[in-house]
Amino acid sequence: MARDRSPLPGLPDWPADRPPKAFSDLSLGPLSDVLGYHIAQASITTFGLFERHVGQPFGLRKVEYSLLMLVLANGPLSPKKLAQALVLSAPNLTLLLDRLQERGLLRRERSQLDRRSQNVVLTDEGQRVARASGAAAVPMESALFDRLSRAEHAMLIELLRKVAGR
Amino acid sequence: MARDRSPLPGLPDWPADRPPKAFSDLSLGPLSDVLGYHIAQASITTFGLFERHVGQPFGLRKVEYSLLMLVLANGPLSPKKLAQALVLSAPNLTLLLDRLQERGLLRRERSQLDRRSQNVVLTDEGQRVARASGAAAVPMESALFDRLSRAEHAMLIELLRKVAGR
DNA sequence: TATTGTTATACTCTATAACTATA
DNA sequence: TATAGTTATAGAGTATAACAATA
Repeated sequence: MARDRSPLPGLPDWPADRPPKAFSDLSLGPLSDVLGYHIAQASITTFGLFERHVGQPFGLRKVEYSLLMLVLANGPLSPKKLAQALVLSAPNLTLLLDRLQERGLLRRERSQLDRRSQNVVLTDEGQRVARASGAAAVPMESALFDRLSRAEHAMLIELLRKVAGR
Repeated sequence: MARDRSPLPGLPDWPADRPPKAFSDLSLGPLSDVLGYHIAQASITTFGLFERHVGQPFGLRKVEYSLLMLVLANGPLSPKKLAQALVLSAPNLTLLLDRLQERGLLRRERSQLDRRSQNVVLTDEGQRVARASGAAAVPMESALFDRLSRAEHAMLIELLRKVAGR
């Protein structure tokens, strides 16, 4: 049978002159089992939520937000540790810190123990923005609860942590 | 108590002069419940797997791979539908198709029914690359099974589909 | 007039190499 | 000699506006 030409699961012998009508009818083929693809698709949703609840209201990008949250939750951190936690190269982190510093959200203090190193410290304004935008995470996640139960939300995060593995 | 100054869950009153030592010890604060953050972290893992199993072996980027899989699984598609399925702007899709066409993986045929429209068709070489790289998805996903059971992998994809909602 | 696709352009994001200052 | 951080720069990814061809 003609299907023998199709060594992969999910690959139909399509009739070349009768393509599906709607893009939502499209078959994913091998993609349907590729985690990375579904992560990319889901991130479109979460990015939209982020923009609406945090990005636009507070003028923050995703990494800027994550950085503020980390310093808020842990106290002063060196750029070195922030770069590791955010999986950012040192030069990119420098530019990121420059922007947030220019906005008056943080300052860099040289460490007294090792004068090569720095401590990234939130200013008062930085504290305010970090706490307010951090609080916005609650309604942001709630917006997902029409697609996902709370238990599914928690389960999803737990599974993603296993994938991230750190 | 001092904790009253901390209106958000997961926000300790950190001792300003005793930051955590290892970055893996860092508290995520509000981030711990933010799905988008965990998606971003997990995508670092899946992107690495993609690069190793598909990106480098076949010289394909993520969107290029997705595009090939869609045309492989559905047959000739118009740029319009591809742009919707891949959530890509029309100009960017044009450049993407240009690259793949230059490599001889696909060609563009004008539709006879509506001469504004086109059909993106895989060349023989494109079919070969698509089938081979599509087959590489199997070992790529298998590489996750030391972090995730097969059931968890399937569950994770199902939950992500709910989040993506399309 | 509306739609498909292209061109031109700019802005963000990310990656690398070379540099400084401290250790 | 090694490490923390910076500067400079280039590449990839993405967004918008203006345009051509067809409907």
